Formats: sequence, structure tokens, C-alpha cells
Amino acid sequence: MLKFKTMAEYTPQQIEPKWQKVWEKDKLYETSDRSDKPKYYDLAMFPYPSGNLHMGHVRNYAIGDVIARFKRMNGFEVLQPIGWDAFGMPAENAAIKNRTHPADWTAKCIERMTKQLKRMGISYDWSREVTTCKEDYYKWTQWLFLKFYEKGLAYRKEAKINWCPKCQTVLANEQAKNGKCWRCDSAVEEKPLEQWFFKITDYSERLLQDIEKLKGWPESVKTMQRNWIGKSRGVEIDFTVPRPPSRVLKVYTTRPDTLFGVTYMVLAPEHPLVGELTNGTKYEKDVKAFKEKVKHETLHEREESSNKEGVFTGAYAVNPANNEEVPIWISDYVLMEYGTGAIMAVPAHDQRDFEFAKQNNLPIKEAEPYTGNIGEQKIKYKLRDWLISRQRYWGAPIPMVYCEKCGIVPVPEKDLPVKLPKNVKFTGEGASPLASIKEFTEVRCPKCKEKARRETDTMDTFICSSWYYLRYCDAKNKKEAFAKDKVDRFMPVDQYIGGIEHAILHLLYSRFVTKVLYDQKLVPVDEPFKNLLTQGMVIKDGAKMSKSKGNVVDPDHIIGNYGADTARLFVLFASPPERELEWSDKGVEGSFRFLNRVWRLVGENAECLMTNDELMNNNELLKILHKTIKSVTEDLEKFSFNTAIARLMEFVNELNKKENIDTNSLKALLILLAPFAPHIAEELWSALGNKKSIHLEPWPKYDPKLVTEDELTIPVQVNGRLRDTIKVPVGAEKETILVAAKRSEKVQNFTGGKSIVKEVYVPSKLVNLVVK
RNA sequence: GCCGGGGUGGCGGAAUUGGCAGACGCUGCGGACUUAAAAUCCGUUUGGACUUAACUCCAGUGCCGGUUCAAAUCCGGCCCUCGGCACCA
Repeated sequence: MLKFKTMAEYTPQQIEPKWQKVWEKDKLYETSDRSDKPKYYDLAMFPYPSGNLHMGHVRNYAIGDVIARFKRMNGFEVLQPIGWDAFGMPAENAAIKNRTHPADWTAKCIERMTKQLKRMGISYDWSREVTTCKEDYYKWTQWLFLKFYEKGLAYRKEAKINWCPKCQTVLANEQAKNGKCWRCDSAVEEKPLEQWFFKITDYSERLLQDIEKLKGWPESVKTMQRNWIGKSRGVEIDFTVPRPPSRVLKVYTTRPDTLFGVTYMVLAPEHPLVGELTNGTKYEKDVKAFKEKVKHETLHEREESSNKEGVFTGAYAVNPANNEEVPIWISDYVLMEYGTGAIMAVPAHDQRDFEFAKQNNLPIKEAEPYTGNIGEQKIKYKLRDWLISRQRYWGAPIPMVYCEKCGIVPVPEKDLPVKLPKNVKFTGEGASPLASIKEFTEVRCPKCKEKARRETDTMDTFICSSWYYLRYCDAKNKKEAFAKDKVDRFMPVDQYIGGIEHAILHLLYSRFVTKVLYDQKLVPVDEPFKNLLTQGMVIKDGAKMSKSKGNVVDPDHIIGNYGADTARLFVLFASPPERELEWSDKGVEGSFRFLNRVWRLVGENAECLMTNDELMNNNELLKILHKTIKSVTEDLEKFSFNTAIARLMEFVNELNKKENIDTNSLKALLILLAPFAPHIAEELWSALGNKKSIHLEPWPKYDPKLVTEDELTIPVQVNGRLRDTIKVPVGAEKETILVAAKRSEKVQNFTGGKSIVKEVYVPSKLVNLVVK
């Protein structure tokens, strides 16, 4: 006999915190480094600690948790960690606005969001929590930088930064929206500055080639990465500039066959040849004026204008194919950063060249295709090196020292971390905050011990997030970023889950970092993420949730009113994971109603259950049970959570119709429900008298014999239209079925008086009679 | 412009990949229970025709055409929509 306490109403507000405490105390979700089970690394992209969980997070982590719990019950040692992407601009902005310190602001946000995450009942291994702004993490981010520097993959060069002349400060791109300073609205200027870069272009070809290996990634993401890398095959062709003095003008083209159609040349305004060609000529003045104008245009203005302005240099170049002389122009539609910074213009074949020719009255020439061999085959990529230095405070300091005698000297590994000083004022004005702190900048050269100056730039936060999945494998290691045997054990990430907004940068940088470490034999894989699921946005009233639109739904309210189980169930049920999810308050109530039905089903039946013997004789119930196990399992394997939940609802509906049900069905129902709604499953499981947690139960198996029907329902079509369905025993012969089909009265209504010209029989599926 | 998704009832979405279109849920409508409401339960909900019988018939998965015994699914051509990239030569 089952002992079953008469249960009151379903009150998630009570049972959810209760079980969360038990699970934490029992360390139910901690991952063992040494387990005989096969590993499964399930990772949702870690959050930026902005202060509040939003519905996108809820969706992201609910998806991750269903997978984790499902895999765990299927015998895997699951690693499902969590942490904080904690460096970055918002903390610094908040500091300026609220006169707090970014560290304090971030700590508060993390505290609040930790509570919220714990309320959701996600089965994280909290003992592996990482926070990128803490010393024990950024020490190793700095170590990573040194590794890159050692291999010549970190270098300095001049680049343009956004500069606000009024605030006298560097602006991040997102602070310089529309060419205006975010604080004072002044026009942003571009200033050249020496900056640190990571040489990702050394890996262009491998990053492109290895996309082939990513079988478990969505096609859309792979395409975006391919486009971003932007490989093109072309030819470099030398044009000669005959006078004075003779020079070679190199151009890059992917269409050498259009060489006969060239009617002019265009150089980027910054092209080194421009001065030589025009200095001392009557064109010098106009060219200089044009260059000056382009220089003062912000990037923003340059992108906005589709205008094809340009100036003639007065010089000519000789087309090597036909020795024709064509004029050389300069225009800002040709970019110095790509190809050779110079093009041969073929207005008859290129839209941009066409527009430029029209605007500047240059000839347009249709021409025979050129088939000769010329120039050198070249492969180009659009991918640029990764600018990683930020003139900002809230980031990992770049571990470098400038010495007058020794030059650029890396901080030795034993001296890491280069600590971020806490004693800083945030006004938002003036130069980079770190530059004004003497105790930080004044340092001894690690080599010669003379007075030297410390690098004051910090690292792009994308670096912090490009290796965190490695740290999770060995989060507490004080001696290394991660031990070899630990990353060998857990890498690669079997399932990565996150928003499509990270399709390019974060995922590309992580792939790059993994490859660099792989080449140094520090990690066992050259691709970090085996499978990728990009979850869709959560929207309401057809638009992204945002404060300004006033359509934000607060997870705290939903969890407070209905419980975490309902919130999780709803976001998983309402839509397939990769698609957009339209929020529906009524839909949430529907999910809550379902859980209540489960609650009552167990409560009402707990005392009048069938014995197992009775069940074994109840073939119908057994079949329903085993079919449910089969379809829920298969749906979960392909991450079709919405249909898996639908199958559970059908199962509950079936059980509700029965006068008598059995323990096994109820137990199986709870186990199948456990990944989605872990608290209610645990509560009812324990109410049924089980002592051990439901989350330690193995996933149920179905009996293949019990998922087939004794009797088949075969649709019968006449000329492809359904006219009747007939029931036949399993294994019935084709002939028997056809006879039965033809005997049907309804079928005869349509075949009568006509002759059957064809009989189509799809085994166990369907009959189609073709009549004339 | 180039690339990639997507288009199925009033709504979110199903459909074992060519085989009963609309599972499951929401909403609406009708009913039961109740003094009443809430909750719960039952029925119904693609459109149209005939209601003279109903396990009835016709149409229907963005549009036009094709392949097939059979198309939401495959092929050709269009339209719309969302997203990414973009003076990249």
C-alpha cells in the first residue's frame, strides 16, 4: 500500500524553494571530474550581469537545463556550469551615472541575478562559477594574452579611435552612435592611436575551412561566418604609370576577364601614390582638398552616403591588355584597407563603377571578355585583425610594460595578475582612467629594473568570453588557467546555446582562441563547440521586449505568481527553441493549468492505484505509456521540446479518462516531466513514497513490442482523396487489405460504375484506388 | 545588391520528411456543477454548401504552373516578410 498524504492545492511558492534547498544541500548537480560515465558538456552562454534576468535569459537557461537533466538521466556525467561576463562598458557607465564603483555595481547585479537564477531551479554546478572581473579569472585572461604575444599573435599598430573633443575622452563604438558623443552630443572625431591587435587573420583560412566540421551548427550561422571572413580569389594586375617618373600601379580584381572594359582607375585617397602623382601639378590643390574632406568625414557619414564623388589626379595608367591610357581618379568608395587600395574601373560590369562613371562623365565601354593570362593569383579576405585594446577602466589590464631601454616588455607570468586598481574616480571625462593613476603606471621594467611605464589599455571583453568554457573545466585551479587532463575530459562543449546576436564575433573569437591553444597543445580540440543551438528572441505584441515599448514581462513576477516550473514549461512549450517566442499571458495560465492537472491526477489516484499485475493485463494502458515514453524521448533527442510537452499533455488527458490507473504510469509521467518541471516532479515523486530524488532516476525505456498496434487503421483514398478508413490486423496481406478497402460502402460510392485502373498500397500506411 | 531563414485556422504551433492537413495549447462559443462567481469538467471552434439522411460533399497550407496514384512537403517562376553582410573591387 502506498502511503500518501492528502495534498492541498498546488503551491509552487512553497515547494520550489524547499526542493532547491534540498538539492543544494545534497550537491545533486555537482559534476565529478573522475566518473566512469561518458561526459556531456552542456553550456548556455553566460550572462552579462546587468542586474535583472529577462525572459531571454529564462528561455536560454530553461533550454539548457532540460538538455542537462535529460542527459543526466540518460547516464551522462553532465557539466552544466554558470558564470558572469562581468567586465565591460555598462558597469562603467553605471558608475559615472550613479557614482558607484563598477566593482560594487557588478557585485550587486551578480548577487541579484544569482538569486533569480536559483529561483528557476536550473541544475547548475555552482561550485564552478566564474566571474571574469575577479582576479582569479582575469589573471588567466592576462596569461592568455601573454601566450598570444609569445607566438607573435599580439602586436601593436596605429588605428583610429573615436574621440570626444569636449569630454576629452575615448569613446567606445557604442558610445559614439550616429557620430555623436553619448553624453554631450558633440561631433565625434577620429584620432590615430597605437593599439593592440590579435592576429586573427593568420587563421582566416582555417577558420573558414573548419566551418565544414561544424555539422551541428545552424546553416545560417555558418554562412554569416563565411561572409564575415569573406574569402575571394582574384588577380593582382600591374598597370604602368608612364610619366613622370614611371611607376607601377597594382590593382586587385576578381574579374580579370573584364580587362578590356577598363575606362579609368580609382585610388583610395590615402593611397601612397596619390602624392607622387599630383605634387607640384595643377591638380594638387583639388586632390588635397578632397583628401582633407574625406579625412574629416566620420565613418558614419562615409557609410551613409552612397554618393560617388571623386577627383581626377591628372595622371594616366596603361592597360597591359591593350596599351590604352586611362585616367587615374581618387574616390572614397575605394578602401585602402582592402586589396591594394586601387581598382581598375569597369563601369559596364560593376554597379559602383557605373555610378561613378555616370556622376563624373567617364566613358562606359562594353568589351569582349579577356582570356589572356596576366598578373598574379591572389586570395584576399575581408577579415581584419582583432583590435583588442580599450582605453577604458573596467576590463582586464594588458600585462605589458614600456621601457625606454628594453622597449615593449611583457609582464612575467609569475607576476600576474596585473591588478586593476580600485581607487579610481569616474567622471566620464579626461583621458583613460588608468592613465591618471601613478601607482599603476609607474613601474620597474621586468628586464632591466629601471623605471618604466605600464600599459594603461585594458582588453576587449570579448577576450574574457572567448575562453571561459575552458575555465569551467577546472574553475578553481590556482596554478594554471586549466589543467590539461580536465579540458581533455570535458572539451569540446557538446551543446552550446545562445542568441543569434553572437553568431559572428563571440563564436568566431572563441574558435580562434581554441585553435591558437590547440596549436600550442594546451587543449585537445581545434573547435570548441560541437553543436550550437541559437534560440530565438522572446517578443511580445510582435516586438522585442523593451522598456521604451513598455512590453517587458518580468520573470520575477511570473515565477512569483505561477512558479518556476510554469515559467519553464511555458517558454519551452510555446514555440520551437530556435524560433521567435511570442509571449502570451494566457498561454502561461495554460501551462499552470496543466501542472495543476498533473497535481490532481497524482493526488486523486494515489490511493486507488492498480497493482502491477492488473496493469500487465491492461494492454491499452501499457501501450499508451510506452508510446508516450517513445515519443517524448525522441522529441527530446532532437530538442523538440514543444512537441515533447504536447505528448505529455496527451498522456495526462488519457490517464484522466481512465477509471483506474497504475503506479508505473504515474511514476513514468513524473520522470518524463522532471526535466521540464523539476520541482513539481520531485514533490509528487516524494509524495508517492520515494526516498531518493527523482532527478537521480534513470530515463525510462520503452518496449518496442508495446508501441506497435495490434490493429492498423488504414486510410483508403479514391483518386487521392480520403473516403474511408478501415481497420485491419497487423500483418494482414496486401490482398486482404485491398479487398476490405474495396468492400467499404463509402469507397463504393465513389468507385461504383467506374473501373479501377490502379491500386496503390503503401504497406501499413494507405490504400489509394485510381478509377476512371 | 549578395547571403540565409520563414509564409499552415482567430492566435502560438503539429504533421514519423511524398501518404488521413490543423496534434497540443490559447482564445471564442455552447453546456454541466454553483444562490452566484471563480475553479473544475464536457462539447464545439479552417471556410463554404446541404441540412432530406451524416462517420455528408466541395474548397483549402503566400501566388501561378509542373512532376506524381498522391504535394504543406519535390521542381520552375513570382510575391511578401524577418535577419545578417555590404562602396570588399
